[in-house]
Amino acid sequence: MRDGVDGRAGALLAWYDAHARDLPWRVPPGRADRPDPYRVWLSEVMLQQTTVAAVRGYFERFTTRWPTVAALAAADDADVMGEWAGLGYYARARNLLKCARVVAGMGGFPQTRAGLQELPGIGPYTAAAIAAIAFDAPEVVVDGNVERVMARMFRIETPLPRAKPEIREKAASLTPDARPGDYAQAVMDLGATICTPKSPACGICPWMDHCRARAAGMAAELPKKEPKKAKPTRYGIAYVGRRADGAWLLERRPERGLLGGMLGWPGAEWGEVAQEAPPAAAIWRDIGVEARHTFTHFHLYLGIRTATLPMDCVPERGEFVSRHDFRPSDLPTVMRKVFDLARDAFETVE
DNA sequence: TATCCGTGGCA
DNA sequence: TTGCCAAGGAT
Repeated sequence: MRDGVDGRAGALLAWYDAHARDLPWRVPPGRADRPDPYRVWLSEVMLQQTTVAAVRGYFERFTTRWPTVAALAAADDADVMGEWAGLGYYARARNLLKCARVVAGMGGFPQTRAGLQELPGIGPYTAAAIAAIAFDAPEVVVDGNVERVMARMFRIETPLPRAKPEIREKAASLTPDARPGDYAQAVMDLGATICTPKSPACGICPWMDHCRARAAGMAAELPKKEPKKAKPTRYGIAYVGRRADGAWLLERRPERGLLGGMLGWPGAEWGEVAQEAPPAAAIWRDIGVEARHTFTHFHLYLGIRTATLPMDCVPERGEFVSRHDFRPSDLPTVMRKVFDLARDAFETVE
């Protein structure tokens, strides 16, 4: 690491002092106090592959309901999963709880990158980011923003992910020893507001005079990426059962795999063809419309069956959740889509 | 190393 | 409508 004597780190920090985004987990630049490690950790996990706009509301709700890592550690699993519903990548929520319980047992967060990276859900990026932002450690923080900015600054035309080692070297060469937390956040703010993936605003960039891609007129073309695979389509059927007293028949999904640990409507595994698998003996009605949803690596068409179940119903799969306890917002998005369509069908019948 | 794992916004 | 993209981690 260097100290930024060439002026680039200093120029970026000066820009950050004037233009830092106001974010609820952040301490504004220039202040001596450090941010709460709990809030830094929570925000960093939520922000993994997720936009600031999507995270804001979740962060506010989590920190209101669980203001400390000890409070979160004591929470019920189902409450945390429900509060995370809709944010995606649900392994993050499961690891969040595991991590909170380890940290609460330790009496606080480790203050080094190596110590942080031992914890569930904290990888190389997040460990470096927490160490730098919360504990002022001089770590090299490399995320998607940094990769994009470095690829442009140094005109790296090797496609990602092959370019990662070279990008890391360049990132390390620019990282200053002073104010590492502010510097890390400054590069991310630069990537989020100026050095954006499409149509970068090079004309107002604090690094415009240092950027080789801009000099070549190709900033928007970098970084290059390997072509992506086409998404296949899968099919399935979801069973939305409502008991006579208004309770809903739901199923907790397995801990591992897609939507792991989340609530969902019973049904057979999704595949190349939809398979009928009613979770209880009843007259199931095809509502005639499908829920469409696209996951990271496949499209899904989900047929929907509804039934009114008797009070003495003993389902083969799933459990009844009372009308009072059921919150549609506890469902992952695809299951929420199914519910919205099924509810319309129930109301149409009645 | 490659694959799996969500979602919503936007061009 | 379709594809792309966002502060990655686990296996």
